[in-house]
Amino acid sequence: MLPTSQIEVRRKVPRAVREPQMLDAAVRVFAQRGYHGASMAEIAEGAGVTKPMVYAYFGSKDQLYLACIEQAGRELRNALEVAGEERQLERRLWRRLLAYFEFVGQRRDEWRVLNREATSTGGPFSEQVARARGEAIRLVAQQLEEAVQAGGGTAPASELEPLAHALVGAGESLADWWVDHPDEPVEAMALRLMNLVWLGLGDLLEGRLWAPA
Amino acid sequence: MLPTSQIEVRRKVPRAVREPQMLDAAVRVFAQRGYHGASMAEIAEGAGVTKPMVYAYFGSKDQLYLACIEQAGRELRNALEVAGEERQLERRLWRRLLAYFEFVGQRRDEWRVLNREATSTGGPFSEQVARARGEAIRLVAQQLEEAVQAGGGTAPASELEPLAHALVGAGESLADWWVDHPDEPVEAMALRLMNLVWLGLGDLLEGRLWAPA
Amino acid sequence: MLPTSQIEVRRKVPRAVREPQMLDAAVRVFAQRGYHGASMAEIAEGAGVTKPMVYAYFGSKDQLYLACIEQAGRELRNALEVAGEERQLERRLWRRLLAYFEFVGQRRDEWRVLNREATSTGGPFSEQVARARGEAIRLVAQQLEEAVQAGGGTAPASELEPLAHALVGAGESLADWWVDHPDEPVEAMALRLMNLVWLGLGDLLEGRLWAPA
Amino acid sequence: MLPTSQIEVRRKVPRAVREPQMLDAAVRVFAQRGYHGASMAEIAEGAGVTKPMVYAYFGSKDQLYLACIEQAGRELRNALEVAGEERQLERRLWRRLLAYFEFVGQRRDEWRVLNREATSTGGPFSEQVARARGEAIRLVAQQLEEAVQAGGGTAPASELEPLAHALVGAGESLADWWVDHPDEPVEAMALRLMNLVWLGLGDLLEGRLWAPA
DNA sequence: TATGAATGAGCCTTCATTCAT
DNA sequence: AATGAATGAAGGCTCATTCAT
Repeated sequence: MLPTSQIEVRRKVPRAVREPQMLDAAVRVFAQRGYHGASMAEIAEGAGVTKPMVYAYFGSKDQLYLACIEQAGRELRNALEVAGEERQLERRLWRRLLAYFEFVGQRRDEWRVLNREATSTGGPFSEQVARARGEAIRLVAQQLEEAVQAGGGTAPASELEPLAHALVGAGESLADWWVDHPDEPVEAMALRLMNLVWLGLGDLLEGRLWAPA
Repeated sequence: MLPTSQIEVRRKVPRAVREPQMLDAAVRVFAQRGYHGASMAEIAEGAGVTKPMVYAYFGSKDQLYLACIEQAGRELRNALEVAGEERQLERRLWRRLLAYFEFVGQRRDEWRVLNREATSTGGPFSEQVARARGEAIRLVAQQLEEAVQAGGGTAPASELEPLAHALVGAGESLADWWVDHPDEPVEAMALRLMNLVWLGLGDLLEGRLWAPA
Repeated sequence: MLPTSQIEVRRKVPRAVREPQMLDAAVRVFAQRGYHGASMAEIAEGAGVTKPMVYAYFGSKDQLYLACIEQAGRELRNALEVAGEERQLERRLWRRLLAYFEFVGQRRDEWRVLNREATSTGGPFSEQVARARGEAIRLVAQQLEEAVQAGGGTAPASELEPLAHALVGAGESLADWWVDHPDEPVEAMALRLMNLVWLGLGDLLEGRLWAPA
Repeated sequence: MLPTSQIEVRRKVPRAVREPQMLDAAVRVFAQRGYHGASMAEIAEGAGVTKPMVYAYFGSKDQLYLACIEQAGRELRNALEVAGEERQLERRLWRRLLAYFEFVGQRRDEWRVLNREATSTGGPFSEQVARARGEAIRLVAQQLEEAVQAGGGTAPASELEPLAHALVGAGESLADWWVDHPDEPVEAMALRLMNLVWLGLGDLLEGRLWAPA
């Protein structure tokens, strides 16, 4: 057994180092067990400390959970923003889908914390989670509106919001499927969603509607 | 002692009556609070009985939760099966979407239990929830396959599964949106999804694919 | 070792029996350790049960403490009321002092809970304790007022309140001394206070005042 | 780096300065929250230092509490001693009462620490508190004995101790009342107690006793 | 069939106290 | 002289679960 000095549990680590460690552990545990199922003890252990340290740095379970959500949201937002610099509409959408799946693929835990228990189990923070999700959806809706205007589409504006919901849901669900098919490359995932969105959107935005006979 | 039979909480109620009462209460509470947040005490109270009765009938919290999921799944399946009797493909899809949104609209609690904490919180039952969800998705995939064959489509079969995932996710997300817009009629909801599915699918199934430049 | 069946810990005792047992234990522990020093575990153990039972019956530590104070206050009030039926003023005062010391002597713990931490350590209930103490003092003040009127005294009414405070304080302190001198009979204690009160009062009520030279 | 010496919290402050600061903070917190309710963290913060400093200077919470009691006792003793230089008995008593109320009025916190939780919460220091209180009472008893001897009184010596207890209790309770009536001047407070003591004592010391019919 | 009484285990939180710098 | 980092131990409270009636 070689000494695995890198993993070794260090003592008296400065806050700037410990705090992220704790956040990471928290994200991991919250993602796996959900808010109620997660225990502060497990989180602390996962960070290599005892509970009082977690409380010293984050105050309470609620605040820790909030910190997780906020971090996850911030990171997703960053990823999408970078992808949003693309000028052309079609390419921008493609870049964003790529960024989204990259985020989901690399930070699976963060993404879980962000989406798990979203509207449910009403804690004092489900509000916060819902807001983060809402932001994403609004971003999509706005993107759709630009597409409509650019393409001279005839789709009524009021329809963009539910459409955005549907697309986001499709993306999340695809991401879930990805978890069980880890060999799929990012591009394949983004491509799938892009196809559904772009081709399907094509008809809609041009005013072609389906109607029951 | 005058008989006050109307108000009085009935005792010695036969099993066939008590069990559904409990299941209803359980669905309600699980839907509102999530698995971990729900307490057996609240469920018992909601059913007008004491905790030992709940245990006598369902054995444990896990088993009770399972019973809820199973019932919800069964009911959704029934609704969809009835809708599946339609012969023509396009109409069958439309009927099924209608049935789905009718189920969601009328039994919101059941639907919540079915979708909440779906893949997460890895308990001994997330497996069961996943299975119920998997069935729905497989149904959709199968439907898609029929569509491909009927239309002489060129879409590869391996793509149908992820596509089904995306569509189911879109449906769930739309249903979520519906919760905040309760005035929307069922048909409008089903129509939205049908448009996305059918028109979007049109291109896909005919082999038209989008590809990055 | 003879079996001490009477002390034996009984199981499944009805609430009407358990609740007072718990209250007794609580009074004992609160009296000995003070509110903050008392632990629910020790109280539960003292009552021969586990903590959840205490919570089932009293809800929280605060409420349990309140229940103790209320019971103690009620019992002291009862004792004093019975003693207040005496017609003649002087005898009534004497009877009340006797009753007071009897209460203190027999229910030392209750009395401690009532007087300990009275104005201090401000919990959400120090208010309640203060009120109980305030009642006693007001009773004394009222008694004094009757004495003034009956005796045609000239003492200003505004002085009665602080005087009552002083007398109550004297009584409590004497009761404290009694704890270390348990052989003293009740009458001797009451007599001591009576002497201070009645003789000292004599001059005051007749308008004889001391003044610095 | 511009010097901001006035606002900046000073470091490397000599022991002679830091220790009283800590003691003051401790007295304040103990007075407000009681022994158990006070936290070392709050005390440290109140003194503008960190907890390890408090431990370095006082060793433990118990010892710190003791130090507070001792300081308070010392200060009260000093005040009373100065007042005891008066030759004539009556005037000496008057001066002492004045000094007592001056102490209570000016150092309310110290006085609280001295009287709060006095005999209760049986920690390792209630002993110490009791001793401080005992000293005060003995002082009063001794004063009473001198009065008896000077006046040729007939009161038995064994009665002086409980009497002293009663008087001290009356004083404390009056002081409590004062807290809620802060506009009262010191002299008025001392006068009230002096009246009760001196006039009431008059009869007692001259052998006039009340007895139940 | 139905329940009041009871508990073991666990969770969130806090606190007095110490170590390494 | 002083501190940020860290912890063992305990306390209040809740919950799933069972027993005796």
